[in-house]
Amino acid sequence: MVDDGGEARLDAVFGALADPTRRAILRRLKEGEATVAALAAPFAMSQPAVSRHLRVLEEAGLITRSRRATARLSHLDAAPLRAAAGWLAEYRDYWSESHDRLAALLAAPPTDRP
Amino acid sequence: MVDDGGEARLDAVFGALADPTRRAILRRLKEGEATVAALAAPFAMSQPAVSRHLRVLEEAGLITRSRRATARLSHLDAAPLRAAAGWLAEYRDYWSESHDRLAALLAAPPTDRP
DNA sequence: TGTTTATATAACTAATAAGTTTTAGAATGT
DNA sequence: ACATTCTAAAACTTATTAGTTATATAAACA
Repeated sequence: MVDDGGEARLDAVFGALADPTRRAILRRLKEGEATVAALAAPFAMSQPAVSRHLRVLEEAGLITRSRRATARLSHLDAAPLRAAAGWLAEYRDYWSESHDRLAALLAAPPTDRP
Repeated sequence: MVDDGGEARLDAVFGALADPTRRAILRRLKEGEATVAALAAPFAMSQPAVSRHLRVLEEAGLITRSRRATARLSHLDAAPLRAAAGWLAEYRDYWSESHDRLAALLAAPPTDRP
């Protein structure tokens, strides 16, 4: 298998985050583990639909799962978000200030020292 | 129009970032503005395909466009990435250390002070 | 004015995604 | 063992996405 530097994982992570339902599920999981039923409750959506969202999150590595009685618990695993944040951080210079000004500065011809 | 707190924008931004071609285009644009042809060159993909990727990036607010002669230049606009990074930052506590340990600590019954 | 250059748009195809309802399965409790 | 509970899987529909080739358009140039 070729090492793509984690690019493939970023596809899955950013893809997972592109859906508001999944982002809401992750937000909920910050409060702690939850059953599928509990996670589905806030949404006007069938249980199988939520199950599929959970599978997407699991495939992106954003949740892990365990059992309690007949229920299945989802747990937040934020590690992949760190990689995503790392990718974004490489653009920090371009948003942290007027980038136009910065670019102009860098592109400017060298000035005479007074 | 209802204010969703920028959630709709996040859909578009994370969705745009989910594609490796588009991430590569953004990376290229850190070096400065570029024509469609220049952006398309590295990819084994037709020019219209790249044009569509650029439209997705534009709709997500990640690039702006201008003209030079018959060519159209794309410019990076990283501002939406700031919002995405802001969303991710709310999960920093959950990745910055073994969250399991942290959670266990918080959930632990108070211990006697020695 | 007509040609060239660079890019966008149109029309199409194939694959993927997100939802539905129905059904199957796995662990618990009686 | 059997019914219950909770969740996953199957089968299907519809919409979106990513790509293709062919064509149209806008600005520059001869």
